[in-house]
Amino acid sequence: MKQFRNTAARTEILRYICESGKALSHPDIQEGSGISCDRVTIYRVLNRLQEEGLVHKVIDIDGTVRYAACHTCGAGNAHTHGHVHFSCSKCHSVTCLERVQPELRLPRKYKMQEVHFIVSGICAACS
Amino acid sequence: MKQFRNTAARTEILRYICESGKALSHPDIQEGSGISCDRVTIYRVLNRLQEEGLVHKVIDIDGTVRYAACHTCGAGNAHTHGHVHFSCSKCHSVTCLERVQPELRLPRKYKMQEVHFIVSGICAACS
DNA sequence: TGATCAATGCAACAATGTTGCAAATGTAGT
DNA sequence: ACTACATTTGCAACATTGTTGCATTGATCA
Repeated sequence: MKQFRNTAARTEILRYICESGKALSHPDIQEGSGISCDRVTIYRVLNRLQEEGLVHKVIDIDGTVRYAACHTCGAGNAHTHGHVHFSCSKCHSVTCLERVQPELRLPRKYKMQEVHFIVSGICAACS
Repeated sequence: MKQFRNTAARTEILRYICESGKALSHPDIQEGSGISCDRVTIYRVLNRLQEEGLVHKVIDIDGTVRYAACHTCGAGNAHTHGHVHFSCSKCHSVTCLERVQPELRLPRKYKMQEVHFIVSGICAACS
């Protein structure tokens, strides 16, 4: 078992994601947060944060990869992010709707493992 | 209004997507279909087919872009693909579940425009 | 404080997608 | 069938996103 270290890059990136309250893309983090480290380091830190269960990956409706802070799941957890993500077509922010639980019935013989639900529209702040 | 032409590349790509019955990625099309044309041409043909309403874009759970044939919507249509897509973790195929309509209630002040639902699991053919 | 192993920076590479431009080709009109 | 012309194609170049190897730096623990 590899153990993670608490480095400056890790601290800053995690803080930035948590404080934003949104799902951030790689460029968001690179340009928005004050940190100055290599592009590659950001990728590696994000992967580690995801392994640790502090952050989860969100794929936006256009395929953009984003990362959001985890509130409902810990490191040991199975990382089931059954909640809905909301992509605002006005301010282009992606947020987690932790409480919304979609209902769904699959046809016979289909076995469901994970769900990835993204709704686009106008968010509360923009409407 | 630009009008589209019926070229060899267009015909072959559309045929291949329709016959497969699945959502195909760019490499799937380039390598799988017998056609030999430039990589760029495939991108452009796919964009045109999408504008025409014959094909729609599906983002897989890992962010891979795929294209599937449209059955429910025509060119003039608003292209609302409210149906669910199913990504099989065994055979890695992505299919449209046209009939499955998820139910969902958003919090106050959120306005829904489009939904992008992908379920991963084991498909009917694999189980 | 020193040993050890994770983390970083750098360079190189791969995959995916876009753009400009000249040449080729499909389509409509005669 | 021929012509004119806009659409499509191929090619080259470029942008973005993500990964890998390797030497160096730095965090953690005894």
